[in-house]
Amino acid sequence: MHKQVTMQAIADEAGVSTATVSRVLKGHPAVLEETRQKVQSLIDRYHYVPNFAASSLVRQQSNMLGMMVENIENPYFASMFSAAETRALEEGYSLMMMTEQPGGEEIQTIRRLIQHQIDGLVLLSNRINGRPPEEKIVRFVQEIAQQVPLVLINEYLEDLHIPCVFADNREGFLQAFRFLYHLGHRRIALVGGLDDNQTFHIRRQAYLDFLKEAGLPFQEAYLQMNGYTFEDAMNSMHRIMSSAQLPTAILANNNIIAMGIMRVCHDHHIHIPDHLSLITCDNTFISEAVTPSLTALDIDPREQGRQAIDILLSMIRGETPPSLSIRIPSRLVVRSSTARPPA
Amino acid sequence: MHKQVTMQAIADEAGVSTATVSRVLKGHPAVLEETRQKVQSLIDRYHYVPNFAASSLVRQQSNMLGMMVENIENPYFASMFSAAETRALEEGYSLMMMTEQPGGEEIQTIRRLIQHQIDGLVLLSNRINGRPPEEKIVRFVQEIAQQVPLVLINEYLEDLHIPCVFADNREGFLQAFRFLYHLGHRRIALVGGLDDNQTFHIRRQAYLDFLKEAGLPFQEAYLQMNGYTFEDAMNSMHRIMSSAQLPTAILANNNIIAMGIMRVCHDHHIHIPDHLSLITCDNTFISEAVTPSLTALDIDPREQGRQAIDILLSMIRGETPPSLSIRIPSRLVVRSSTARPPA
DNA sequence: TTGTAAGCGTTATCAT
DNA sequence: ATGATAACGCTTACAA
Repeated sequence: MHKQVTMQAIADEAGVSTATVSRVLKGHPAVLEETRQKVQSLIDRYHYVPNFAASSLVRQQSNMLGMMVENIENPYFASMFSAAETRALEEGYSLMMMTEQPGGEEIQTIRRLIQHQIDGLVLLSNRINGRPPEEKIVRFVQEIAQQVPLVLINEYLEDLHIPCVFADNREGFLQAFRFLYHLGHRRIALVGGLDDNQTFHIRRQAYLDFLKEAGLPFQEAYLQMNGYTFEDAMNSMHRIMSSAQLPTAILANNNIIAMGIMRVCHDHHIHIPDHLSLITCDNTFISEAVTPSLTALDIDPREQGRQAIDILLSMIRGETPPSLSIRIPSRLVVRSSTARPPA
Repeated sequence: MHKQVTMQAIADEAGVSTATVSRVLKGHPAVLEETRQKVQSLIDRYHYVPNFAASSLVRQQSNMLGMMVENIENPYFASMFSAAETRALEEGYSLMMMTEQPGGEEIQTIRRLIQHQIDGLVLLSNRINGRPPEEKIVRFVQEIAQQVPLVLINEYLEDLHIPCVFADNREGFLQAFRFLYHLGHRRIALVGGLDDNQTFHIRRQAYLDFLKEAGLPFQEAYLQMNGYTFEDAMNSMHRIMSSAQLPTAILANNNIIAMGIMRVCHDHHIHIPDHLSLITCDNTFISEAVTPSLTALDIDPREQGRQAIDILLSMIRGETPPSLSIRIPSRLVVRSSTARPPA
C-alpha cells in the first residue's frame, strides 16, 4: 500500500465526480460515450484499480472466499486448492488459502480468514473428520456456519446440517477390490491410515464388506492400519510379510504408503506386479511417475475443490443446496502395478 | 460476511465509545481496568474480531502480504509457500497466495493481489527468469515495484534493483559434480530443463566449468536439456543411451526428471546405483520415498520462502536491504542412488 | 481516563 | 447523464 491512485484522483483529473468514474468501471450504460472514454483513458493510463477494502466495506461483500487446508505440501490437497482457485476466479472471486498451522490452532486460522471478510469458507480438516468427531471442533464449526456460508470437504455429517463434499470412498474401494478379485486375486490386503478417522474407517468397512461379498476369509495380518507415514507403511509391510502367507495384492491408502510398500518389496525382491499387485489411492503425478507406474484410485481432488466452490457460491447467492451431501465418484486408473496373481 | 458484530455494537452494550473499545483491543494502557474488563468480556462473548477491510482503509496498511507462485502442485513451490506463510503469520501478517493461472495472465493475477491492498509482494515466475528476461515482464515488474514493496524469488537481476532471493545453483551443482568425481565418476551427464531459463543456464554453465576444472572432455550426448516433463526426461535418457558409451552418473534437474530417468533405467535393466549413479535436484519427500532413495541437492525452498518474507517485512518497515541479492546455499543430501562407478 | 469527530476509498441513493 | 452525499467499520488526533 504505497502510493495509491484513488478514484477521487481520476475523477478530479477527468473533471467528473467519483460517481461517474464508478459507473464507468461498472459498465453502467447511463454514461455519455465521450465521458466514458475520457475516464477510461485515465484509468488505463494510471493502471487504476479500485480498492477492494473500501468496496468490501460499503458493499458488505468482499468477493473473496476462504479455504483452510491441512497441508498444502501434500499434492492431493494442492490439486484440490488449485482447482478451487481456478473455479473461484472464473466466478469473479479470489480464494484466500490458509494452512492449518503446525501446533494446530486451526480455530485461530479460521478466525483470521473471517476477519478478512471472506464471503464464504471451505473447510478441510482432519479434526472434523475424526471418529467420533471431536465435540469441541464440531461446536466451533456450527458456530462458524452461523457467521459465514460454509462448505466442508469431509465425510458427510448428518446432524451438522452443513454441506459436505466427499469422495465416494466406499464405492471406490469396492470397485478396486473387485477389480483385483476379477484379476484372480484371493488374498488381498489393505494398508494405511488409522481407524480413528472417518474416511479410513469407511475404507476399512468397504474392505470387510468386500471380503464377505466375495466369500473370502478375513485375515488379521492383511488389515494394517497403523498410520500415514512412509515408516508406518514399511512397518505394516513387514508385519504382512511375517504372516503365514503373503497376499497377492495390496491396496495402499495413499501414495506415500504405496511407496513405503514398494521400498520393502524392492528390498525383499518381491516384484510388482509379478509377485504382488499394488493399487494406490491418490492419483497424483507421483502415481504415474513412479516405477512401476501405479494403478490408482482417483478420488478426484480437483472435482472436490470445484464442487465445494460451486456450492459455496450458490449459498452466497442465497440458494439452498439441493442436498447437503455431495458425493464425488471415484474411478480406477489402471497402470502397470497390477496383474493376475502368480500361478 | 453474514451478520457481523461491529465495534459500535460492543461499544454500545458496554456503554463506552468505539475509541475505548479500540484501545482495549490494542492493549492501550490508558484504560481503566474495570472498563477494560467489561469491554473484554463482551468481545469474548461475541467472538468479536475487528474488520480488516475497515482497519486497512484507515490505517493504510492491510497486514496482508501477497505471493504469486507458478504452480502450487509442485511440492517444491508448496514448501516454499508453506514456510513463507508460517513466517508471515509469526510476524502478524497473512499471506495471500495466488497461482499463475494457466493461460498465463500473471499480470492480471498480480493486479488482483494489489487490489487486495497487500502490503508487500513476493513474486516467483518463470517469465522473469527467462534468458534473456522478457522485456515486457521486466517493465511490468519495475512498475509494480513502484507501487508495492517487492521481492523476487529469482536469479539475481542486477539492473532491476529489486531484491532477489535465489538458491546458489552454481555452487550447489559444482558440489554435486565434485561429489561424483570423488566417488570416481568420469563420465557424468546433466539432464533436464531448458537453456532459455536463467536457472538452468547457470546449472549448465556449472556443468561445463566442472568438466574444465576436472579436465574431462565435453560430450554432446551427456548434456540433455530438452524440457521439464517426465516424457522429456525419458527422451533425454534414450538419447543418452544411444551414445557411444553410457555415463556412469547423471545429475537430474528435478524429481520428475529423475523419475523419468529411473523409469528408462528400469526398463533397460540399468541398476541404480550399481550401474549408474543418480542425483536429483529437489529434496522433497519424493526424493526420499522413491526406491532407491535419491541423493539430492537441497536448494532449500523453505529457506527461500522465509528469507523472502523477512526481506519484504524489512522493506515495509522502511529499511533498505543490505544487499539486493540474497543467496541461499544449497546442500547435498546423500542417499542410496549414488555409489562408486562400476569397475 | 474517556469521548468526539474527521477521515480512509468506495458505492448507491436521490436529486438535478 | 451527472453530481452530492451518506454510509460502511474502524483509527486517531484532539478535546474534555
